[in-house]
Amino acid sequence: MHDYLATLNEQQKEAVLYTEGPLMIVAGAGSGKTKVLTTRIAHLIQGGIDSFRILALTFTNKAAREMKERIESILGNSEARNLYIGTFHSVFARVLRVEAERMGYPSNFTIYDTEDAKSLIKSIVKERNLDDKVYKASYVYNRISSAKNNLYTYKEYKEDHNIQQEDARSNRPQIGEIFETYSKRCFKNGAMDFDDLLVNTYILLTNFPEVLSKYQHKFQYVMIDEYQDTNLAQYHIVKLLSAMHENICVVGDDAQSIYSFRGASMENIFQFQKDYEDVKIIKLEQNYRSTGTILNAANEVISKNENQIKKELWTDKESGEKIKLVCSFTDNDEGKFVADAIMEQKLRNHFSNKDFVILYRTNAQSRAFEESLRRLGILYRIYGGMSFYHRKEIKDYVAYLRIIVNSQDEESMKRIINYPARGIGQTSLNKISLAAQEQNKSFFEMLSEAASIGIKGSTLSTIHDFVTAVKHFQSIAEKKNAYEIAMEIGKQFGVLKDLNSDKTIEGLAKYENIQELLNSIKEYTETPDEEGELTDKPLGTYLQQITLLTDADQNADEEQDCVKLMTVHASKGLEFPNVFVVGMEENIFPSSMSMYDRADLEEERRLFYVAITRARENVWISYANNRYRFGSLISNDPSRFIEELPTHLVDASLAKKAAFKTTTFTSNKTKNDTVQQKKIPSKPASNYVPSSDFIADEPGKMQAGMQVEHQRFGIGTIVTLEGAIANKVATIDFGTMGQKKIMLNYAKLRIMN
DNA sequence: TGCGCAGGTGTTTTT
DNA sequence: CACCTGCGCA
Repeated sequence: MHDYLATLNEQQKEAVLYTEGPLMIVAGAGSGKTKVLTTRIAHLIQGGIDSFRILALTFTNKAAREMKERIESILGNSEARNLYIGTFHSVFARVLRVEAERMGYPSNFTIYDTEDAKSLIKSIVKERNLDDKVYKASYVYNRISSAKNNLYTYKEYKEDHNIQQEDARSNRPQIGEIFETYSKRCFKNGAMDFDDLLVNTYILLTNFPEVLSKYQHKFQYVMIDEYQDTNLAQYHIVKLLSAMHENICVVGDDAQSIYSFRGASMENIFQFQKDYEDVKIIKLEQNYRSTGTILNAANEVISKNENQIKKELWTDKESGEKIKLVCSFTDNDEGKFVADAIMEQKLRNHFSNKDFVILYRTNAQSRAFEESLRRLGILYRIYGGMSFYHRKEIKDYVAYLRIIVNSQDEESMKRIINYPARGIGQTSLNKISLAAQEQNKSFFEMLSEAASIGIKGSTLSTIHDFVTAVKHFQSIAEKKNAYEIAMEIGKQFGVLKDLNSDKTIEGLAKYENIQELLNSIKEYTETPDEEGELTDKPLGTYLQQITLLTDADQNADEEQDCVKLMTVHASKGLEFPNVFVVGMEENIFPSSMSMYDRADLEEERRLFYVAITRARENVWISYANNRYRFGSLISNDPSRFIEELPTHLVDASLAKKAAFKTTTFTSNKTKNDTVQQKKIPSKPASNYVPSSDFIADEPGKMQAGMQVEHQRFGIGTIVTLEGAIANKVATIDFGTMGQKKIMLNYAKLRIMN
């Protein structure tokens, strides 16, 4: 083992060596906090601390995995595998699996993701005959979620005067009632949502002193990364767990607090200093990541915030290139610019694809960049958005696995009882669901007694067959391994057959996804457990794991040489040589939702700060004058944050040049319209603006058999044309992209010769 | 009961 | 533009 202290600076070293008592590390962006954390843990283990007694909580699964690997490489042995390290959610899901039965939950409880939770809320709103436009599932969910993050039970929620007034004012006085039903229903289903994992951990630790004592003893050292993004529930859990040894070390940066919408509160940082009299505070202020220019620009931006801990981030790196400000005419032009710039940088400065990241405020902004990168043949990968395990076909399959593991789970039961279609309709389901509630039985129990509530004929026998099959799998669930069971379920219930019969491109993709799911289960069953033994692993653990996985956690093709696209949120903790921060416009960044409140706006500014500080060498800040939104063109002013960058650090030549850039127009009606040269107008001159090198042909000219080019799908052949002249739909075969139905009136297609 | 179509509606950010 | 929902028809 090498001398792990040698590469640390004074403050870093101090933080590593200060192991006893409460410690807060205020770590600026790029100041080596992961290095400090991993070295600190390695140092503890090296000093004889039992690795089983160290708890480290991170913000993402990926961060946890990487930390584990780094600790292993410092130590040169496999001690790190014994650490309790992971996200709050995954670590406490693991704890709850052991302890949940004390609270009346099955140890195989199901974890509901946001989609599951919203669908349950939806059905409760429906049952109560409330207007689902007023009681929108997402609104109600957010309301319940933030209550839980602040440790409100439904009872407290209903009794809280302020909350009741808020709900009354928003004309949604029933939210408390929905909250109550929702909580009871989750409990009855043997299910916890994301927030419950924290809330129930808190309840467990406060209501069961013997449990608290057990984990307090166990965790001799507690470390928390990204402390600025913890919420009240997490704060209390951590405080309880570390109360005995008080060897608690938190690492955070108030300037990077960007999750308040999820209940996170920077207050926790200030509170930490009040909670412990003997708290030690170490600031890491040397930045090892970015050039002087980037760092100075970032410092300047964040200094506009009122609410912050003062610190002075510095670097001894050279100043480097100026920040490049880019203005494009439309969002498509912006995409094209970025792709071109990447191409140019690759050729000129020998960068490869993986040296670039495109950061945007919202997931929906990725499209223009996908198109332009694809057109130049640049490999890219989008992080975020829909994770693999959230795809519909995967969730359906997973729902089968869930009910085998936990038959109380009504949501999952409803999801698949008639998939593939077997003739159990909505009417019967409503009947059963209602009866189950009245008789206080689980949905599954009620299914077994369907005859007693007047269900008969073929529906009854289908239900009977279904119940028998489920019971069969439950009975063998203990004996066979997870992969075999999953495989057989697919066969037995006709899921595999159903997917296999769909020969469309989408259908094939779905089938492949299911194969991938099955492979992942197989891999899971074949991976040795923590003691290195190859035991038959329970399906329940697998299911809990995958629900807590996000897209960013998938690292299968991590090493592929791709340009990365992601939201600024998703980029936290990462670094890249070249960063494009795009869509820097009012209403987008800052978001229109966050412009009218100082605290919200400051969070947007911190977000911008996070974006800039991801970069090692180059930053481009880009905005477009016009962009498509809901299918029509809108125009935004450049973001106010651009003005906050010091002008001497910004190269604005690309923004000025764009003002005289030639843009190609084609009119909607007549082809071969004269190409106009224009200065950038502040409002769109035309409703139809294709990217400049692409001239669409008239819809009327399209004929079957023609080769056409589509800006997103590439080159394809028109298979059929259907519909009236005003509303023609073409089926076009784009080869590897599959067959697409395209509305000619909307799509821009160019005829190839 | 199941599928197809027309129309309405929607964009923060995520464990 | 893309998705989802609700409604109408077989």
